[in-house]
Amino acid sequence: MTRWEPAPDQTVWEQVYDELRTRIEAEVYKPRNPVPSITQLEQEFGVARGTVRKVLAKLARDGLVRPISGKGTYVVPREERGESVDS
Amino acid sequence: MTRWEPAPDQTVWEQVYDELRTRIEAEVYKPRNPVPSITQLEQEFGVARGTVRKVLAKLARDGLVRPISGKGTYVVPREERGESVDS
DNA sequence: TAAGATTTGTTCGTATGTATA
DNA sequence: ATATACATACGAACAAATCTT
Repeated sequence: MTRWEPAPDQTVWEQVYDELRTRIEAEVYKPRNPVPSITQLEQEFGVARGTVRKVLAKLARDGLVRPISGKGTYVVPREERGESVDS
Repeated sequence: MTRWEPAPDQTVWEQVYDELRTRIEAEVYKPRNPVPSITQLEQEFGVARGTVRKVLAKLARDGLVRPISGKGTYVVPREERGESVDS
């Protein structure tokens, strides 16, 4: 996730998105449990808050997670996922 | 942005940090006593909670204060300060 | 025992500024 | 000009520890 590496064919936020999506689908982050906080994800991936939020916003639009203000961002169980809008 | 604006020399949190550090070193806030609460510092300086916390976190890393959950943030006496890491 | 107040700790939500490609 | 990405800074709510009533 370092910016000084040779031109990646994916942006930083896309790479983080793919990784989190993979973890959710593999249930590394389990249904009804929170994913790590924005601050923790910032530190783990070494990216800025805005970048993490962009990723979480897309995961939320995809119906994979649901953010709850002041509490955390929770993994939505498969059964409860609406039709993905695939934006 | 149509015009160029000069960047401030110091950020808000740096200014508050300098002021609190000065007060501790001048013993306006005395050793083993608590500094004002986060809420009081917010109001005095007119800044947000997150900004105050950023300042207190750095003062703690510097070994000047020690936060105690549910109680307050206490000034560490000089004799008890470890070597400052000077981050 | 219970309830409330105060305080530190943590989290999401939002906006702005700066720099770069 | 637009999108990406960083840092700063605001607000709001939730949570847990401590103390008092």
